[in-house]
Amino acid sequence: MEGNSGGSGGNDVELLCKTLQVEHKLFYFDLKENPRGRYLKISEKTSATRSTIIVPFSGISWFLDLFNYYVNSDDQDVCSKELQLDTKAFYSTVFYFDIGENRRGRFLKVSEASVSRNRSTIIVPAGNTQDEGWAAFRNILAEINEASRLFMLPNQQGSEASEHLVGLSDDVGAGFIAGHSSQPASSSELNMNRPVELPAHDEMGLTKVMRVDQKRFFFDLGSNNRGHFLKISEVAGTDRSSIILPLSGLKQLHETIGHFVEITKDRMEGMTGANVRTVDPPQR
DNA sequence: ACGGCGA
Repeated sequence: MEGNSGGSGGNDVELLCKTLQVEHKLFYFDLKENPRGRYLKISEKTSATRSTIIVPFSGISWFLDLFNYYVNSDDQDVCSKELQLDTKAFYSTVFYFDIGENRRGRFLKVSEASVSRNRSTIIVPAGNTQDEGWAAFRNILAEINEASRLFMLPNQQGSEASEHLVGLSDDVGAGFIAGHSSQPASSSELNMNRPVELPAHDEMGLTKVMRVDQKRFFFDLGSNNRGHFLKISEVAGTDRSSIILPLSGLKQLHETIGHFVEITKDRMEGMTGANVRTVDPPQR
């Protein structure tokens, strides 16, 4: 697959590259973008071998959560986890997280099994000291997770930010499946993570206010440890109601709205002016 | 400096 069509990704834009050395292994983190969306390529390189997994954009915060789980859990408590990500309408990728141990020490095996690629695996040594191995890996994921959110902040670009979001959401929802352990992989055990060194994880990244007649609609981009979401609130008088749309559904929403824009075009003509507008909220 | 995985 060295050709330019399909999966090679050679022409994809590199947004961010990071390198991590753990013992004698080198890990390369490449946040990349192509017209179909963003993804994180993680490569493990030794002098003899190279192995790569591709993490869909929507999976980055899940990887962060999982590494937090393995970093923060007691050795005897950790269990295997599976992370399933539906990346398109018809394909999904499953990542298997398994702990292993041999005379070299403990390691975390992360396997990617997807329809479109052969199964591939990276193995991350636990490391001896606190900032080696899993913790260092986790820290890189945290940096990438933060940085990827900064890409969509409205800096000077104003409304352009919302267009970028559509490209991000090529990847569709995520959910944990219980691993080989008896207990289900409840979200609560993942909420035990204490990412104290991270900036506020659930802070709203972007807000827009839309006025239509007497109503106001707030669009708040947020994220928590379950991923990114768009909160749309309707405020009329003292009543407020909200819907929470996982960012993975944003593209569908966009397409659905596009459908209604299309079929109501005739009636919409001449209505784009005074009573329908979208503004940026005042800075806080 | 390793070496795990799985073919």
